Amino acid sequence: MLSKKTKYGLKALAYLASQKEKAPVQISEIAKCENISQKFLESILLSLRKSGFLGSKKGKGGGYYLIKEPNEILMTDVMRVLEGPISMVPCVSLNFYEKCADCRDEATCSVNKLMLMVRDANLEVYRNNTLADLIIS
Amino acid sequence: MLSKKTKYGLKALAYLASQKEKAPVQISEIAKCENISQKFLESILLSLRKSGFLGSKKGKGGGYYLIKEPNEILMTDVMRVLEGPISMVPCVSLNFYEKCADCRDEATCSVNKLMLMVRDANLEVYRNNTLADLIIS
DNA sequence: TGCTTACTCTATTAAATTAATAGGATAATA
DNA sequence: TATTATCCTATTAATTTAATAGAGTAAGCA
Repeated sequence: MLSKKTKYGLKALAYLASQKEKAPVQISEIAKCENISQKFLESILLSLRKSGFLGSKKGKGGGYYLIKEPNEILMTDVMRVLEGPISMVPCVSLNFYEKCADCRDEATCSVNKLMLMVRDANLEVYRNNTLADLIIS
Repeated sequence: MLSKKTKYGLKALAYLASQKEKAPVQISEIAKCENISQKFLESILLSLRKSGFLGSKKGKGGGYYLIKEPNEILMTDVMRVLEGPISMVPCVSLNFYEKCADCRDEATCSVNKLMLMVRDANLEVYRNNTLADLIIS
């Protein structure tokens, strides 16, 4: 299941991407329009800023804004920041690899084999989509 | 992340599928060979039996065995029983559909659009693989 | 300068889910 | 009828996720 954090983060990014003006947008506006707990959204936007997707401005007229163009923002990068590893098990993860404690041999592990295929299928989707591709109206 | 339940369930199914004999295999044997808590595995195998993948026999010489041939067991079906919905959000689920409480309009929702693609990519993998395809040695 | 605004940061709590354990009941075999 | 191994319910422990609280900091403006 997709975490609320990721869901809210994606919605916020899409909201910012669909702005005509590039002026900063306040957290409160996004929270209201997308039905998100404002405090929770605060922490999500903060982590998106720290990972280089968003810029921010304090004080009156402040808020968050996209640093890059929507078509330059790959979903692989967004998902890794919001949701964590794209792989469903650490033993097939490109960026977060870890050996399974209980597993004898990856080469003959059926879970490993299946999850490798799943990982590649997901990567294919995330790599071929940018934030711009998700904006509809 | 893949739950331990699913991981253990898949390993147990693969273990049974790789048996030469079709004789019942005891829980304790599978638990030992695959490094799984026996009690936890008990409940997993029970649910696999109740969903029609396994048969069981009580008493001496008893245990679990596959009811169908490994190449007849689709991963879509296995995953839905062990892990639940294949979709990452209910609003794109084929078998467990639910409308998002917070979402105005699915047709213009960017999360919906992305997760629809992810669902299809995953389905493609699970539909094209049977238990037999996961057995390596 | 001082007031207002809006992001920043840390800490805590609540809720939900997952994982594991315990122990007795039931059925099959010899 | 003793033994073996699954069946079933209930409970607890551990982990993760979601939400909340409140004080701190920087920017803008009169």
